[in-house]
Amino acid sequence: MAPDQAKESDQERSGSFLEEMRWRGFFQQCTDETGLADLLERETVTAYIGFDPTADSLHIGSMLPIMGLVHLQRHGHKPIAIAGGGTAMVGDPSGKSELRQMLTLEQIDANLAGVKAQLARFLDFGEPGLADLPHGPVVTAGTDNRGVLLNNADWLADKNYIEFLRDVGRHFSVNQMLTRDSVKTRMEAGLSFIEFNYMILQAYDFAVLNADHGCKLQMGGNDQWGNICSGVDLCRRLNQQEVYGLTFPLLATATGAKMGKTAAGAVWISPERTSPYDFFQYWVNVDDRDVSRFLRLYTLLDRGRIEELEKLEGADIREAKRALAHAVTALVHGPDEADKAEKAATALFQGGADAGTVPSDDLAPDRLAGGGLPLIDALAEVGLAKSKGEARRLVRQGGVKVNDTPVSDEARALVMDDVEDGRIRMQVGKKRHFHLLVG
RNA sequence: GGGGGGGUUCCCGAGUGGACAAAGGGAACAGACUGUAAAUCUGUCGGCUAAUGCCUUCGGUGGUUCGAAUCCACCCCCCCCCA
Repeated sequence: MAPDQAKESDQERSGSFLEEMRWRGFFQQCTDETGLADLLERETVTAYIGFDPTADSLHIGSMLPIMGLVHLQRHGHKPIAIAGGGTAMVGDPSGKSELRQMLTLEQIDANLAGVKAQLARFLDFGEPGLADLPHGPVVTAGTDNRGVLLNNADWLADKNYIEFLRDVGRHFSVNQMLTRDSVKTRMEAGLSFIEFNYMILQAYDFAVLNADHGCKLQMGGNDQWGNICSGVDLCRRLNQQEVYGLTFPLLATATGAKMGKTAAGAVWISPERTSPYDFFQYWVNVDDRDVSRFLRLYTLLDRGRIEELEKLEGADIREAKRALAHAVTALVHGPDEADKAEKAATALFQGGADAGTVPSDDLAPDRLAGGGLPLIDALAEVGLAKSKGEARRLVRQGGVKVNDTPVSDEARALVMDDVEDGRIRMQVGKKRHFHLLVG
């Protein structure tokens, strides 16, 4: 490689954060792009994103903002992740058509614990308790830009109402609040007062972070634009500070579906909710048209590698999908799990022996005794079918295979003779596999 | 507080006493075709059953009827208009 080429790629790597965000497709809107660009140039910028602890795990929808923070930290800036324990008590009306179900404090606490641990896998928080995970954080940062993880309940929960109104409420114009899209879209369906307050609380978060942590940038999904702008305004009024907002596009798949939804529900980061194998498969099965976008958004592969993969056409796109699946799985579950999932997929779809991480369960041998275990029951039991009726239908439609042999008899029962290498392999459709481990 | 409209199966949305497990569309699932892709075509799409059939469902609770998603009473929730 010629010296100047090396220099160029070096520069690219250390190129501007905004540039990379733009190239990767993270950039939707910015409150003041040139102002922000200057700031990022001048100093180590502290930026934050809020995460709602609505479940005890993040899913790949919420992974996008995480990646935003990851890039920020890689560019030497300091990320703050807010687990919104305080705001979760209120409920964000943005992008929702109905009043959100309110969470109890216990639920929120439990969810926070789960989400915290997951965030620590992506960002260097420099906290032994958190970063001390099997694979450690993806990013190694210096001490000056270590991430911080905060719970906004710490400053919201005990806030005195009257005091809050006097200090913060006076800076908000109801007229302006009513013009927010998040509010307007709810004017028909109804918007409770508590939800109406959400944007104030989020703006206050920003102001607190700005005052206490020098935070000058808030990022988030584009549905947060209104809330972010409110925060920028509040920082100016309350702290006389010029701060910035940056939003990411709201992702939909090529077919228009919400990101990360499958028949089985959302695709979760927690291996308990979505197994690494299923996680890997989700990415392999992505629409051709989404591959390039997802490579940029969800992986840390470098620009050259991604552009190489983007050149692939036709059936070769599968190679890009495998690279995508492996990279994202490695990011979330670690390289070992990614390798295992890939091996399992290869075994199932291209023939091979290593089926290690294919979803499976133990089966007591005595259940195969006598008349055996009706296949219909087995399918329903392991979740390959939602009910016995569905299992029956699947068999009728020719969608079920046992040990690679199509089954047409609804009364088929699994017996000892079906056990090969200690397992009975069941398959529904082309892609759903399950192994019963016998003995 | 007064008047009007509405709550149907995963979603949208028909259905005003039996033929309704409920039209149609979407989503989803299976088959064919493919590249573990898309598009297209075919089939399926509450539960149990080999099947006949049985059971559960149309905001909630009671009632009228041989029979109710459909009629009546009360209640809950939502929207609109007036005050």
